[in-house]
Amino acid sequence: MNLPPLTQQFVMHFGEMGSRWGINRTVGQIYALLYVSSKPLNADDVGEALGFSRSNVSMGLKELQSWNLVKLMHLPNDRREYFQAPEDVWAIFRTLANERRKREIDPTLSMLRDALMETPTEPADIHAQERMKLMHGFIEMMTDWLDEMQKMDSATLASLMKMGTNVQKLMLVKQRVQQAFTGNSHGQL
Amino acid sequence: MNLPPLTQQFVMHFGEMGSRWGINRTVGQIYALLYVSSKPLNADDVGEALGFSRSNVSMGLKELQSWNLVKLMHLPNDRREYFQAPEDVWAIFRTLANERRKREIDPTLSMLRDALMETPTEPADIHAQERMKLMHGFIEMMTDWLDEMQKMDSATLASLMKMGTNVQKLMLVKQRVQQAFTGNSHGQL
DNA sequence: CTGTAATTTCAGTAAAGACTGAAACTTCAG
DNA sequence: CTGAAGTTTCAGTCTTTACTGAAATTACAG
Repeated sequence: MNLPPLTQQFVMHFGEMGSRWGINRTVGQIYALLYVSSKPLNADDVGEALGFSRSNVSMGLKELQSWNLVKLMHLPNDRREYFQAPEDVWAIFRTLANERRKREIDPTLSMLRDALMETPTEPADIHAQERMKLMHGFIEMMTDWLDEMQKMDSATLASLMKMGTNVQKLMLVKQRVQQAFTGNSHGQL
Repeated sequence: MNLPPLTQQFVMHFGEMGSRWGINRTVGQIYALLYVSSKPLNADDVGEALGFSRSNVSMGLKELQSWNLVKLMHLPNDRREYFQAPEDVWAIFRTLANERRKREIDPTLSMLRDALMETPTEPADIHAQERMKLMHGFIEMMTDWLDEMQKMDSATLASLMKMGTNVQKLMLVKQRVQQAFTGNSHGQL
């Protein structure tokens, strides 16, 4: 491997973090390399840059594609497949949120739904089902909210975030105003 | 293992999901068992219920403690350590968010900070640093926002979430009102 | 203190996951 | 079609992680 120092640092870091992020070293490094690269790379470029076997690169790219984290493209007069990582960090975040949800949350939500439809007999299971109900309600609220957030554009989300807890104050103001005018205290818009 | 059906289903699911969540099967099952249990359990209870060796349970509980996901307690006239999973799903979520951030994000943020302080020479690194700047800015905004959210209580967060995209509408209304009254269009509260 | 119950550590083993090179397959220019 | 370039699959090997049982350590009742 012979990468310029900053790039190398970044790539190595992603390799090390890979295991904590639920991907392997190879995949982490490949993604990092594509992310900082100024032009699309083919599998051989990647393999050479990182010192991985051709087949390992192939598997890594396949996994990145399954995560929708890279886009495949072709260059004129070149049969090889070139890969590129989208640069829009918001888009990346949305993709990651979607994929992680699909893999890490949806199966649990579905298991919980099933469990809540059963009628437990033993006392232990009756209590267990109560707890599952709490978990299910929470996860459902979070995922519904995420769905809503996905509908907003990046700029709106950014300004919402920058408001931080001011959103809370805004809500309070709104409620007070609404109450004063209509007597409705539920805060429905 | 001899657990009532619903509990068993839940525990098994957490075991299977464990690897996707960055914990191992044992840890996942132990947590699930503690979560649905109506009373605190000691290490032997857990080991027997799940068919794990005593030492495996010990390691699993240690890991759960390092995640702050279980609390340790003592029963009167019993020297053994008993474990319990907090029931407040919001608190669990906050804990998870904090721990994951500490493990999965903070190291990257710090690496990026370091990288941004360097002065790259090669063109590839100059471009790479630009990309890192984007990533760093995004992550910082997200973590700052998360910090703000942590300050709110669960009820407030829940009502904010239930508003969904209505928060956006609220912001627009506020801006219009503010503009009409003060001529200030920046939307600062 | 002493002895026993409870817990943790650790070395060895088992299981899972990552990686490679060779072979199989696919694609497309000629 | 044919064959060469490009890509994927796969069996075997290597590496890492999970798990166990025995030994060591800790905690505390008497």
